[in-house]
Amino acid sequence: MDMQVWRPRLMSGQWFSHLPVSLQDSLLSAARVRRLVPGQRLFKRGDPPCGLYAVLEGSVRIGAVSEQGKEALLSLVEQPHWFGEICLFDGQPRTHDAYGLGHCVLLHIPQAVLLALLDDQPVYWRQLALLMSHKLRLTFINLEQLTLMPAPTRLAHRLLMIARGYGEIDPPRRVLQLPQEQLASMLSLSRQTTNQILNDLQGQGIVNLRYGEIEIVDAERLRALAII
Amino acid sequence: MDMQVWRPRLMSGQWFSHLPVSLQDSLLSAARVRRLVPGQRLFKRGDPPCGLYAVLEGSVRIGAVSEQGKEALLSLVEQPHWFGEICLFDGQPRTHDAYGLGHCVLLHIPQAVLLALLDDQPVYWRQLALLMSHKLRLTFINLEQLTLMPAPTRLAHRLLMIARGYGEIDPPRRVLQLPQEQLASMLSLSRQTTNQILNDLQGQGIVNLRYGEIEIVDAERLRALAII
DNA sequence: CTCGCTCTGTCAGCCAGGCGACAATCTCAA
DNA sequence: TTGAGATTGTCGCCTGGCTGACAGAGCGAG
Repeated sequence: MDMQVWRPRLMSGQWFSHLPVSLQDSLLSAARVRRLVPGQRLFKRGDPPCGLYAVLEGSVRIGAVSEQGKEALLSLVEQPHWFGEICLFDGQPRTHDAYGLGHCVLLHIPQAVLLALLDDQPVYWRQLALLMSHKLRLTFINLEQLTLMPAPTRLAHRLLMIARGYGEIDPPRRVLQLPQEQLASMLSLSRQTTNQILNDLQGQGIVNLRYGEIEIVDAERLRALAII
Repeated sequence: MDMQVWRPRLMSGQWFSHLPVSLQDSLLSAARVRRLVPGQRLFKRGDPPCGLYAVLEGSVRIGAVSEQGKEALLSLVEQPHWFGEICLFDGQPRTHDAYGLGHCVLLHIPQAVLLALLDDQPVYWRQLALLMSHKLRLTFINLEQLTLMPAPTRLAHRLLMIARGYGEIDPPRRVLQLPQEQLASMLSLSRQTTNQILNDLQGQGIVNLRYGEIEIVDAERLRALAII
C-alpha cells in the first residue's frame, strides 16, 4: 500500500515538514501502518528497540507505572507526532510504556530498516537527533517547572503546550479532548487538585469545562498565568 | 599545545572511550583548553550555541534560576563528562546556566569547528547523538523519581548516581565532595530536609557525614533503599 | 590566633497538596 | 429506557516537606 497518502497529514508537523524531501520519501517508503485497539499496548518499559513511530490517528499515552502502582504520564502524543527515537541511537531498552488510547493508526518504521537507511545516508542521523533534542528540551522544561513553579502555573503552561501540540501544531487547538485525570497525572497532581484549579480558571472565564474536554477561552490570560 | 595529553583522562569516561579512534583524534585536535576561576560563568540560559565541552578538572554546575530566585540544580558535572551538545543539533539557545565550581579546566570544541568536522564526517552525528540519548534517559529517570518516589528514596538514588558519575565512572567513588545544600537543590528538597535524611542514613551506618563531604559506607543497603 | 565565611544540626510552625469518600452528572450500549 | 462505567465537583482530614531562625562546628586567609 502506498504510504504517500499519509504525507499531507505528516506535513502538518514541524519536524517532518522540515526534513529534506528525500528523507521524507525514504521514511514513507520504509513505513508500514500499525493499528491499535483501545488500550492496546505498543511497547512497555524494558522492551528491546522496535523502531520509530508516528501518530496518524487517535493518541498514544507515554508513561510509566511505579511499583506502588502510581502512574506518571509523560505525555499524550497525538496527530503528527513522532516518538520512540531514543532507542534508535543507543539500542537500549525502552524507557516508557506506550498504550493506544482509543483506536489508533500509527506509522511504524522498523528499527532494522531505519538503521539500514541511516547506514546508507549517515547525514540523516542529524535529523533524527533533532527529534531527540526537541524532546530533551521539553523534558528539561518539565523538570524545571515541576520543581520551581506552583501547581496553577504548571497547569496553565501545560494546557498551552497541549493546545500547541508541544510545538508541532501551529494554529493551536482551542478544545482539548482530555479528561482531567489524565491532565492531573501529566502534572503529577492529584485529580482533585487539578479539578480545583480548573474550576478556578473557569470562574475567571479563562477556560470552559465540559465532560471529558477543556476549552481554552482566553489563551492570552492563560499565557499570563503561565508566565512564559 | 598538544591536546593529546588529555586523552588518558578522557578515556576514563564511557562515552569518549567508546568512540571510534578517528573521532577521538578529531575532537582532540579541534579542542582548546578553557579555564574557569571559581564561580565564573561559562554560559547562561538563552545564550547562543558555543560548542561542546568536557570537564577535565574541577566541576561545573548546570542549573537554572527562576524569577522567584529559587534554584534548580540539574547536575554537577565532573571529571570526564561532556556537556553542551543539545545546541549543537538544533542551534537553539542554551537551556541552562553553567558555572565553574572551584578552579576548572575544560576542553572546548567550538560550535563552528565541530559542525565543520561533522559536515565532513556525517556518520559522527550518531556518536554525538548518543551523548544526548544518554542525557535524555537520565532526565527521564529524574523526572519520574521526582514525581513517584519519596524523598529518602530519591536521595539514596542520587547519591549512587553521583558516586558512579552518572554511569561514566566505573569503580564508583566512595567519598563525594559535595555540600548538603547542593545535593538538596539537585533533589528539589530543602537543605533542612536533606540534612535530616542524611543524618538518618548516618544513624543506620549507611553513610558518614563530614564537613563538605559524604562518604558512602554501605553501598549495598543504599541501593536497597533506592529500590533499583 | 582570630575573624569571617561556609557548612551542619535542629527546632517549631505552617501549608500545599495528597487521600478517601461520596454524590452528581454524563455517555453509551444493550 | 435503563443500567454500568466514566467523569466531574466537593468535602475534611492528614502529612511531608518548606520556612525561618539560630547555634555550633570546620576552614582558610591574614
